[in-house]
Amino acid sequence: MHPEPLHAMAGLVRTLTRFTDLTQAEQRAIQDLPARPRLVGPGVDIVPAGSAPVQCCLVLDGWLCRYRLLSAGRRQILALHLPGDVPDLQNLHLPTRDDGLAALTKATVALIPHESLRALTTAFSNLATALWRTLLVDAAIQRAWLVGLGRRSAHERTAHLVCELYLRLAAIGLAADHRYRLPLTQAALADTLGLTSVHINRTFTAMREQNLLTLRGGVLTIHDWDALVQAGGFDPGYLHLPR
Amino acid sequence: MHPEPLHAMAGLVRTLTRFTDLTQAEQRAIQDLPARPRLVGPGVDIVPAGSAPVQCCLVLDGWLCRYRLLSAGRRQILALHLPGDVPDLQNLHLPTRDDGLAALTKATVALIPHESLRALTTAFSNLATALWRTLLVDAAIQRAWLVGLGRRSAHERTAHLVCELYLRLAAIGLAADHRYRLPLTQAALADTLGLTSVHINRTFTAMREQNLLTLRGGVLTIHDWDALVQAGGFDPGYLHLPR
DNA sequence: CGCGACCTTGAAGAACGTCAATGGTCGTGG
DNA sequence: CCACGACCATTGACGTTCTTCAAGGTCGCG
Repeated sequence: MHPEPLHAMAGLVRTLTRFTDLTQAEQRAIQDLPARPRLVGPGVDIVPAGSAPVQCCLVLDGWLCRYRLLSAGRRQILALHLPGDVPDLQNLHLPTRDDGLAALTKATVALIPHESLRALTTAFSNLATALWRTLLVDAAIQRAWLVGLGRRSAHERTAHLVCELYLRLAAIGLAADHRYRLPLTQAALADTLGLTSVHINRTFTAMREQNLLTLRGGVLTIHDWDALVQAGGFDPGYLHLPR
Repeated sequence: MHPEPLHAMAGLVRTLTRFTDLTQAEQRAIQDLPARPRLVGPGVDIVPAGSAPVQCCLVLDGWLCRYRLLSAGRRQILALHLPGDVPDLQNLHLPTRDDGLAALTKATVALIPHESLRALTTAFSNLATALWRTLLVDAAIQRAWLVGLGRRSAHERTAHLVCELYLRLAAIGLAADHRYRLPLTQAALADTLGLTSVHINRTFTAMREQNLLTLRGGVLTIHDWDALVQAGGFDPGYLHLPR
């Protein structure tokens, strides 16, 4: 596939250039970060809840999620993380985390020691700012989800998530032509949207019958983008994507 | 204890000392921030959604909330802000906001120009870090709410919020003896918890009958803290309060 | 006294969950 | 190549939670 002029940190560079232009020196400093790559299978816990990690996890490939477990086997997914994301960046500043980080698909991540990142941010305050902004965007997405869980119906919530994922994936070259790979089980989608997998299934079925979208074999196809945006009350501003 | 500086910025100093000890110079720098105080009535919009403010709002007194409006008159409250909080701190780093900021009670706020805050953070990197951490704690609270809206029943959610507010208010001297002023209408509580005011009412009634708590005349009294913690699945770690 | 804002309560219905059974797909091993 | 099992999607019947609608009731305040 790739002609591989792409070093492992290319995704991180792309993420950060969303917020500022990076100088050659800054890009090189990112490339030179010591990356301990790790391949994980679906379902693997990368950072267990309650731990105090000493390294940050950069997603190179695959889908990760942050989640919390409750009694009676309940799970809520707090965030979906795609290549280029640093899901546990906040642990650079607050030691312990209350949520877990797990792979939803086969995935590869790069583990970067906190000290290396700290050295990077003291050397390049521009990068420090850019990293903070990624945290703010994560928080903005979380707010959008909060609104959905609190005040939107299953139908609206699902439409909203499908729209969000399309734009986020398109921004990293993993979606185009109103179509993308959605490698999540309906159970994972349910834990994301605060529903049951049964109801997720019925909702997708209904949306297919309305000719909004199709989900088959892990591929999601949007048939009517405008109608979907409308159905989800979707306004992409919060993603802070270029354009 | 402290000789209690009762200047307007005392609340901000207290908030920040949760995360680091402040030197005399740092405290004085905070006191010297130009504060434009403003008295607002309940329901007043302080920062309308979609605007790009040039100053931050510090809560001196009263309750504020960040919220989003949806079609059909729906509202979701994203955060409750108490004295000492800086609800729109993130606008120091991301220009526009997608949510609104409003007073829920009569309240006084201090408006601090962004440039003054930026000067403060460049002069005292320690304060910059402390301010960032308040944002991370806000995000942690938001995650807890997300879990509640997604996966907890009305009963659990309500218990959880009552516990959270007790600890947050106690930390700023506004709660003690398992009792505090809760000056929110049931409609506001409903918009916080993703329910209807009718159901909020029934939930509180049920909890009173279980001898968990009483809400009367704007005063909430917790009769059985342990049982309430249990009912809400409440674990206070995410608040990052001392002790 | 009367009005507005809020709380309270009942009855009916919609949205979503639970339980359970069936079937599809894919990888693995015989 | 087929059989099997694991995992996931799908569907139906039924239950629960929460909402909606509507009607008082309470309280403070002009």
